[in-house]
Amino acid sequence: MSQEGYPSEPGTGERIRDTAAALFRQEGFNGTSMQDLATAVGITKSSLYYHYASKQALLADIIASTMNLVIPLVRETAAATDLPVSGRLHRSLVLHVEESILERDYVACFAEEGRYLSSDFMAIHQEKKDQYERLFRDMIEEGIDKDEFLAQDSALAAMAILGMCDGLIRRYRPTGDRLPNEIATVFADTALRGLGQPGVDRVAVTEVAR
Amino acid sequence: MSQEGYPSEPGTGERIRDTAAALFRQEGFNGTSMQDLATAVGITKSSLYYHYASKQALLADIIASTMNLVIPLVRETAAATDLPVSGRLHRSLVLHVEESILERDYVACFAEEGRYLSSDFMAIHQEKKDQYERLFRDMIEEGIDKDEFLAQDSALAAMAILGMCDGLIRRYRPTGDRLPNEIATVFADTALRGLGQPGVDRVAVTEVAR
DNA sequence: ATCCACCTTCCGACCGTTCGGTAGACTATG
DNA sequence: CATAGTCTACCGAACGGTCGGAAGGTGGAT
Repeated sequence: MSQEGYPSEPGTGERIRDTAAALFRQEGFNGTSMQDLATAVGITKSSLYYHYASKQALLADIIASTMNLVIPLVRETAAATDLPVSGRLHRSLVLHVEESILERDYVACFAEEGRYLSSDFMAIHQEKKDQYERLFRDMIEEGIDKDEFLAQDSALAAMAILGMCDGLIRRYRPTGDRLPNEIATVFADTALRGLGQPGVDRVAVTEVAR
Repeated sequence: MSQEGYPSEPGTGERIRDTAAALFRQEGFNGTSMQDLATAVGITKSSLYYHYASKQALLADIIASTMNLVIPLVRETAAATDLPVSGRLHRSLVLHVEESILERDYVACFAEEGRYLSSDFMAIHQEKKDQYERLFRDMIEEGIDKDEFLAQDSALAAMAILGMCDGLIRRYRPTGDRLPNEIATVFADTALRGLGQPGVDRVAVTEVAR
């Protein structure tokens, strides 16, 4: 995950982080040793500690950078008050899923490995995670209050929908025949149908970005 | 997870397995040491190796017993040809989610820690897992073929729905105010609405331009 | 009834290996 | 000479796993 659009080659710190995210996703945080990581990066284990104070700090950095990328994206979408809440939620979900596919190593670390953070890092992580998920939960709750959705329990609905997206990260294997945006749209459609929109049919589902 | 309805107290082997399932879910397979487990059970580490040949064998046993419990349950339901696919799928999902809650330590190990099995155990695991998930995928596919569902891509739909259930296992914390069966029903409802049932619960999604 | 052989279950001590992490020397660039 | 970045060498602790044997129970043979 490149932080900015530099054309130059990535620095060692960034290469470490990218490689670590990939390894942590594949082998798990506790299944990846610092030696494994060093070998994959092509340096010695000691050199890792010049760039990161500890294995925990490395995981924390991966997770924090994921959140810093994705929270503003959804926050902005969620605040688009000119759209009905179903539209905002749909668009947010497309963004969320798309980003989950494009940056799947990082998002997987956030979703799956965050629980291995030690307590001091955990506090920050938990706060950001709650903050992020509340963006979705609030939209769902608003939709329920305004009778845009059939669903009744916003906590359960949020659990179902966010869990669905989490599951994708774990199960997804890149295949050529589906663009990330297509998959994201299918998922967002499924989620919104799952919430149920009572009353008259609005418009039929349309495909985007063929 | 008791294997049979004996009224007698569980044997050491079973206590080890139950405790291991709980620890593996909470701390992860690679985050739980055999010493941790031995302490939690109240025996020494050496004694574990009388009951289980290796840590891998222990995980494999946990996972296999989960599958042996849950596959027949769903297989029977999926084969109830007197019901429409949507009914069979709904009932299967209720069973799946209910069991996921009641035996959440075991199901979590199956869903989350199975990937840490070494290659020899992995082969068996992967086969059973595919077998189980195919039960759901086949029902979804049948529903799509018979135009009972709006969804078009059975692979994506199965990924979404099974992922949703996986997510519950991870996020669920037992609270008194919802019975497992209630939660399971809400999830199954959400899943089936998500698939879209034309004529039954006609719902359309408003697609927003990006 | 006693003894003995056996089996089950558990334990303390220990094995080699790997773990995350550190200290300090070296090297290249400015 | 100073700094950044990497290296070799090493640390104590923890890891999964092994081994020989102790404790206790069971079932025959005497």
